[in-house]
Amino acid sequence: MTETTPRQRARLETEAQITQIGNRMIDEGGVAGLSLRAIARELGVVSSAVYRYVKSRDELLTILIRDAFTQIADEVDAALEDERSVQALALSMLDWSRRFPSRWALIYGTPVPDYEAPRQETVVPGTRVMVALTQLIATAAETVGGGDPRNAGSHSASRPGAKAGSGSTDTTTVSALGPLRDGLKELGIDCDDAVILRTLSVWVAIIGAINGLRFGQFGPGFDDYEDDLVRALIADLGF
Amino acid sequence: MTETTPRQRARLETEAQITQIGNRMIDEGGVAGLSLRAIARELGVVSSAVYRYVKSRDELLTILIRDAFTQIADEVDAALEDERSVQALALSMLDWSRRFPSRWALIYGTPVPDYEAPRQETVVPGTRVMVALTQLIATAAETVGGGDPRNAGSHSASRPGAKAGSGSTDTTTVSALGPLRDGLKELGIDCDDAVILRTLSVWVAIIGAINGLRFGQFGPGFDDYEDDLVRALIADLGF
DNA sequence: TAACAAAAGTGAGCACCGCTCTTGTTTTCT
DNA sequence: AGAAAACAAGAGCGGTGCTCACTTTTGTTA
Repeated sequence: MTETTPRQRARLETEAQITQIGNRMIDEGGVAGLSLRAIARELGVVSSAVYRYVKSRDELLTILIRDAFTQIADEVDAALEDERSVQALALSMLDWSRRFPSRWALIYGTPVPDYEAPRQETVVPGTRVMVALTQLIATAAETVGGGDPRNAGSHSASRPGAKAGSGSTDTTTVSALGPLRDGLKELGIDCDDAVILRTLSVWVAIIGAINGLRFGQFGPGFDDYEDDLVRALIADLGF
Repeated sequence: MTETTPRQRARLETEAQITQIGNRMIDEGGVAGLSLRAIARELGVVSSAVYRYVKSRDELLTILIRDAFTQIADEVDAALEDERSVQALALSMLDWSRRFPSRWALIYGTPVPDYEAPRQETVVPGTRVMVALTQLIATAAETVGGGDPRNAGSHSASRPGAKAGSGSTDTTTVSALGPLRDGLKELGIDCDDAVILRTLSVWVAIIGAINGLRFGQFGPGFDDYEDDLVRALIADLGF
């Protein structure tokens, strides 16, 4: 059953070719280098023909974004099988970003103008890595903090510049983390607010660091120290 | 002396007009919305005439990037005059990003393809905020750590998932921070490696968090909690 | 004041882009 | 075999950055 006619086969093949060429174009020229006309040219077909397979450039972009999310998540998962640690997660992300800088920019850089990825299509692959990090930090909190994961992995003990009466840590935290907590719950994950906050801290630091490296915002000269830098960062964050 | 001829005056005025329109276009349509032809149209002039005032679209982009860096740095400086704290710095950055999301994307998002801002033109304004943060954290380390700023503001004491023999904290840290240390020295700032690392941690977290909020990477529902979220984050980082 | 040179503005044109629409061809299904 | 669906072609619309030869304006200088 479900016999694939040659027609369907050809169609799938062409679609695969298009996404493949699209991926290569992004790798070579960033998101700006993605041109349906150029793809048509490479396919040896007139430009309008491509629109039989893809509704618009944005639709192709959505596909490539989803693919990129899946790729990095697969790699991170593989890395975590060797060593379940925050450091391993961060380093595998860094490694992927180094090999596919344009794809990294595609998913963690500035969103494409006048276009937002349909959440229905991209949330699941797009959150896999963050979910993995959450679970990593949740288990880390358990094994350390014992019965009270509240302060496990947290180090708000010694904070130099904090004013005493600020009162922003415990009360308001709850509501601010609401959307994230809800999002995790939708994915079937239910964990403590302290874990969520801690995860968020580490997450934004990782993304920020890799973005800084990839986008050259720290200046030049880091080529040989990227891994060391991220390692030091993760360590400074307490992992 | 230095008399400004009407000719020069007109030229400067037109240049100012161009950057002003350019800024507005970016605000409205992101970096993709910046069109020299549209600027010419708005100026009531033929498209090629704009090239008398600006060499290329990229050059205009450089100007707008430098401006944006200066603007946010000015705002952060003003905020720090009221309250010298990491939180105030982060919140003023967040506020600026909220008012000028496209400009934020311009300077902290994906760099424009096939174009890198001439460092000579952008480093100084582009590093002002980070320098301010460095000094903030340096003084915080002094007032707390006393004679030894090494562990001040640092909390690598309790790190759950860290393996003992990792050895990545002290030895490799030095070389990995080299480029940053050099960059700071060029700007006349000389501080401890611990301070640099701590600054980097906080910096990437702030940038990562604001990027996440601005680019919608955390999902929807944060509109009313942005400040609280950043406050919680800064607190979690120990400030 | 008249002549001149520099600066500013013009308009056509090149090569690209995304996308649409009409026409013709080919394949598949009934 | 004929109808229907899928595919490809080609022209065309409006947009982009940028160049080049040319004219007009402007300020200075002889």
